[in-house]
Amino acid sequence: MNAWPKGMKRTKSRVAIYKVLEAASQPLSPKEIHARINQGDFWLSTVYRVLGQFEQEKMILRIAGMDVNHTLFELNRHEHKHFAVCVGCHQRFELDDCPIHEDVHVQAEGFEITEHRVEVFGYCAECLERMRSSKVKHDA
Amino acid sequence: MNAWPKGMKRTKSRVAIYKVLEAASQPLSPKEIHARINQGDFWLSTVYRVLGQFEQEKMILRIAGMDVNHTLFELNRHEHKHFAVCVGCHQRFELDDCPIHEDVHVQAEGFEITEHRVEVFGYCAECLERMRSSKVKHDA
DNA sequence: TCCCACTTGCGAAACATTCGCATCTGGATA
DNA sequence: TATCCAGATGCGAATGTTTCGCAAGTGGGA
Repeated sequence: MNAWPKGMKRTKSRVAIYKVLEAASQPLSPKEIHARINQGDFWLSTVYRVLGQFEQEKMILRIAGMDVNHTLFELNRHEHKHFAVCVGCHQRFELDDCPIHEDVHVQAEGFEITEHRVEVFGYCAECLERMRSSKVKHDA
Repeated sequence: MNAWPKGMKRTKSRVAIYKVLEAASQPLSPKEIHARINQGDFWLSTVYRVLGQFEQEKMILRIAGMDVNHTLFELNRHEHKHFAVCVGCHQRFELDDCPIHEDVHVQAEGFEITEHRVEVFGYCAECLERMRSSKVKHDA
């Protein structure tokens, strides 16, 4: 828990939420975060507020899953990474490297790029296998 | 209005919604679509239902804007295109070509890619100009 | 230790989206 | 063309997520 913005108080809820995000291997929804810290007793609205502040301070990243209208958050580990999301099981797998090269060209004179988002969707090996075997059963 | 899936009735609401999407130059939210067709009287829940069906039939595409948790829809013109979105004015500008090449490599044996999403964010020339001039005023 | 600006508890409110069911209607068929 | 019915819509309630308001509580600087 380095990189704590000066001026931000280390309150119980903030520290608890930060720890949950730090320990998570996959991005979490506000509800999941709330569930994971809630041996204590924090309010869901507080979780939202804290996540909002963390996001402003760029401590965390807000991402959209395949199904829009479920927001997820993850710690900003300050790495430039993109992911492949399995449509079957929602697991996320890192891409070896950023597929966007420097030569992106926008059809608008003077557009200044600050950021980009890349997401790849598909099926992981297990889900492919599961689909194949259930298909065999149905066909038989 | 070609490409109408056979088996899908041409009801008033469906036709109206389709026309709105066909005429739109930018993706629209369900509410905007509802507003644009509503010289007649369609129900917002109907708009959602119809959009869901259109999406299933792959007649339209559902996309996430810069602020996640605001869903937008646009007609599927069956072109492979990506966009740069201006963070200032939310206008969308087409990219010259898809920056994703064939060599995407996922760190998961056997992952099968079916789809990808690329979005670039930044500022268009007008917004940059606007920011510059207002900054000058403040600095003065 | 005191103090106060910033946080949180708590619940209500504001949204977006989905669901249920009675009624209606497009379009296949006679 | 008239009839019929599976599927579509009107309508509003329900659900789920996210934000807001305000009184009470608390971290951390003086």
